[in-house]
Amino acid sequence: MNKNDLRVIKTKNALFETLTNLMKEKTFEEIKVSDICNKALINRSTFYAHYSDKYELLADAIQNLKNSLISELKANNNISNTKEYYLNLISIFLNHIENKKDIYLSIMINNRNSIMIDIIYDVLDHDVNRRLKELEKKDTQKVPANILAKFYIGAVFNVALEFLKKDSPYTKEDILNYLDYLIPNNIDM
Amino acid sequence: MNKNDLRVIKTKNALFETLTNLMKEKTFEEIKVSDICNKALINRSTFYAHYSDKYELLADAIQNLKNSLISELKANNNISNTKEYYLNLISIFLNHIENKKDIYLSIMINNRNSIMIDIIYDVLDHDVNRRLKELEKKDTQKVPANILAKFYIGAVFNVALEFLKKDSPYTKEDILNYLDYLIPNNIDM
DNA sequence: TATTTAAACTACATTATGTCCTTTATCTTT
DNA sequence: AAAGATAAAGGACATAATGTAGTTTAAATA
Repeated sequence: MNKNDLRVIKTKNALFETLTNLMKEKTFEEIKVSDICNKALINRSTFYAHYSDKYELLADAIQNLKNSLISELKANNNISNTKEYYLNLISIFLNHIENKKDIYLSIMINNRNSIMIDIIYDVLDHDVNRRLKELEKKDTQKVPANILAKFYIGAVFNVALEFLKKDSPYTKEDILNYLDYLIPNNIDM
Repeated sequence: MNKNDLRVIKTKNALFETLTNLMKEKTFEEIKVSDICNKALINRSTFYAHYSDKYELLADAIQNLKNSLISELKANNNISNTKEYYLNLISIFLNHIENKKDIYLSIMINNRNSIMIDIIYDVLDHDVNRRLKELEKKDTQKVPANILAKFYIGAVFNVALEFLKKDSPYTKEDILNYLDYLIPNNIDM
């Protein structure tokens, strides 16, 4: 199955889009393979030619989102100041979400944040650990570097999630201001 | 259906235990109602007399865990210092997990932390918000009180999760020491 | 335009679900 | 301890969804 074949691309896109649309209405578990196929105007046998079940489709869709976030994060590579790095990380993250609001909202609604957290958290966590390795951060006397990272990634991510909530009163700029205030300047100590 | 009837209690317990055992082997999605019933030696029609599907069973099991954590957290009610409150919160949380290690490990394995996060996060978040209301915390000039709470609950929870990881090198005391160091003393400012 | 290959169509076997009814066993109550 | 109540077991069935296979049709590639 040639993944560059236009027909393949079309069907996969149709499946992705239909899946995210259906997730606006119901839980992933309630969605049947036949539902997706009917709405996407794709034959069910074609579906099974690509994916062995709906979980594989979801995983593929999620991987796409992850990949695009990862590539956006590459812009954040050469920042030496840690606080600045975090603020930039979260700014990229918020932009990413804003641009794909439709998809992320579908995922959030009725899916209890879990998938959301899986998607994003993996990527952010991975990026922070990449940075840790690159800088060869030594552990402070008091706290190992990766624990320090866990602390701030958890904090920052959790605040950022407020932005995603339906009818959130906060703008992207609000969130960034709050974090600017909350993250200490001497975060590396 | 009388929930105090010994027969009811027995079957429900059997279902809970079997479900968590099966989750050591496979994803929740892969587990079929008939799998649970066979292993639990419960007739499938009996299952349906209690729950309309496996999701209801899982929800019930999760609610049990939440309830026990909630009741343990009541001990943390009358602490005025915020930092102390957080440290105590996480200490109770770590003990809770330690005592039910089997169940939580089953949940963690193959379920990508999601359920875990749903279970625990809800309860901790709820507790912090309860405290916020009780203290009638006023917003600081810079950051709303609930954002401040999000920041530290995310931080603290994420560090605590390290303790749950398989083969974690950290003891409960390590985690608490790290947090003691990372949480500022003047957290209310 | 010829060739390749993905998608559509059709049919089928299998599994899991959810419901219903009857019988049996167990718990509660007095 | 016995009677009555009710939960569990057992069996049967209709339905829905899955996953697979083979053939035909349509679309993309080279």
